[in-house]
Amino acid sequence: MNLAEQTRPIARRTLHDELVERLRALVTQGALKPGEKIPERELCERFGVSRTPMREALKVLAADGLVTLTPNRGATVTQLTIEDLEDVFPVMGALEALAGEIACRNITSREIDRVRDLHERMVRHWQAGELQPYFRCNQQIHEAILNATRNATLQATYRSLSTRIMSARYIANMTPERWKKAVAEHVDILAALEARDEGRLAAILRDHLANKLETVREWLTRERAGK
Amino acid sequence: MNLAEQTRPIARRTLHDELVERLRALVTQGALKPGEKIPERELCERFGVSRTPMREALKVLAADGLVTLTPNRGATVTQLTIEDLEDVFPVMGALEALAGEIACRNITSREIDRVRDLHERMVRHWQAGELQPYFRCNQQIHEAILNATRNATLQATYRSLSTRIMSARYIANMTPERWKKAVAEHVDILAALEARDEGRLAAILRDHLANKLETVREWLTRERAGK
DNA sequence: ATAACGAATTTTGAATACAAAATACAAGCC
DNA sequence: GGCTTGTATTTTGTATTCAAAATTCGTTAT
Repeated sequence: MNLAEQTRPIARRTLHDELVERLRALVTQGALKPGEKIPERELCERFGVSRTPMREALKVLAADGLVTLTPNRGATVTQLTIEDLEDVFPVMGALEALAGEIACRNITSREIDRVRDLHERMVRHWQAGELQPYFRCNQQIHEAILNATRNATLQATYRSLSTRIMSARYIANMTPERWKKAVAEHVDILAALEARDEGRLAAILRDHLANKLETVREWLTRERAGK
Repeated sequence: MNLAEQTRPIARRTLHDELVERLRALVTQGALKPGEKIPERELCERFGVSRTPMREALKVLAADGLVTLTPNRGATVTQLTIEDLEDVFPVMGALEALAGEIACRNITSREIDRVRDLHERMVRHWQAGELQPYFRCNQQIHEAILNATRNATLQATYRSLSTRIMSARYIANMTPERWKKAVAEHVDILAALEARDEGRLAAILRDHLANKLETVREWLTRERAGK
């Protein structure tokens, strides 16, 4: 560690910033479920803070779309409709395509190694039928591509949308065929990345997202039909 | 107006929501300039509100990137660096390309008429060298395309980025050549839209944004050189 | 029994109060 | 004079308070 790093300002955090993070985690990890009312008073007690920073944090999450605030009626976890998802996925697709494009230009071979490693682990999890670990690897691959862009705006924009749809953890059940197809797409993703073929990677990623929307659509339809 | 519309709940607003809008206007209209400190106390007095809703509003704008909050040091209008802009424009390009693509599928002929009208007015303003009215028309055209997508997520995401770069009103001076080129691109945009040629419109819009970045880059370089 | 009304309670929005931190400023020192 | 050091003032972050709105729940009338 060099001097510049050792002497950079101590990262101080305010309560509301800390709360934004904690609340986001509560939502994405499913402790607070979509549509559920957020018990402001109770959360204040649990975190040991007053209502002021808690309310500031909720406002921020609402601006981010993760929470819905209704005047005089408090906060609920945003519940996305099928129509919302049909709006979100194309945007994520465009962003992920752009990410792939830029990543091809900027990614280091070391980072590609890491993606390859993640990819191989992911495939093994698929073969073993381990859904949860599969998703962790999957997520990490997309994160790695996103990070390789070195584009802060792209990263922030994508993560905001990604977090929003994560609160509703749809993808949790894919049909075996869809799962197989997703893995096949990932083989292409890795190949395009290794070849640094911008255009192809962009196209595959866009497609990949479109297919994900199909998975979600099927899931929601079945869900609605009564599980 | 039908019954459903007439009887929808009366839209009530909270102070902080109102403030978010007012502050955003102050920033985009240049009453508060990038890098400037935001005088919290003074604004509270001017709007006749207490600090609580004002601070909530500032938090929201910070989440949106329009304002920068430094712990224990208050709020400033976010000052974008050239590097920031180089991150923002490609993302906006991808989003605008997607917007064009979707718009081609959904836009009504009536809406196309409106775009054509705006386009013609814009061209006349160019011929007359009227920059300000030119930009108003320009902006309205892009808004019309965005609205034609009927995609709320795309609209919100694009507007957020658009607002952020608006606070710094770069584009204000283009060279005559760049201006001419921008108009030529708009001729193509209109043509592609009328032909409902998704692919072409997307490509042009992406290009259009890339050129805009060039304009900004030139401007900032000259600015920095000390003019 | 059920629906409608109204008072009591809880929750929410906003203002105020207070403590901690930053800034401004003045006195002393080289 | 310029630089440090300590103190006063202001600003910021959070807690508390207060008023308005919504919700709950018991009562009454049908």
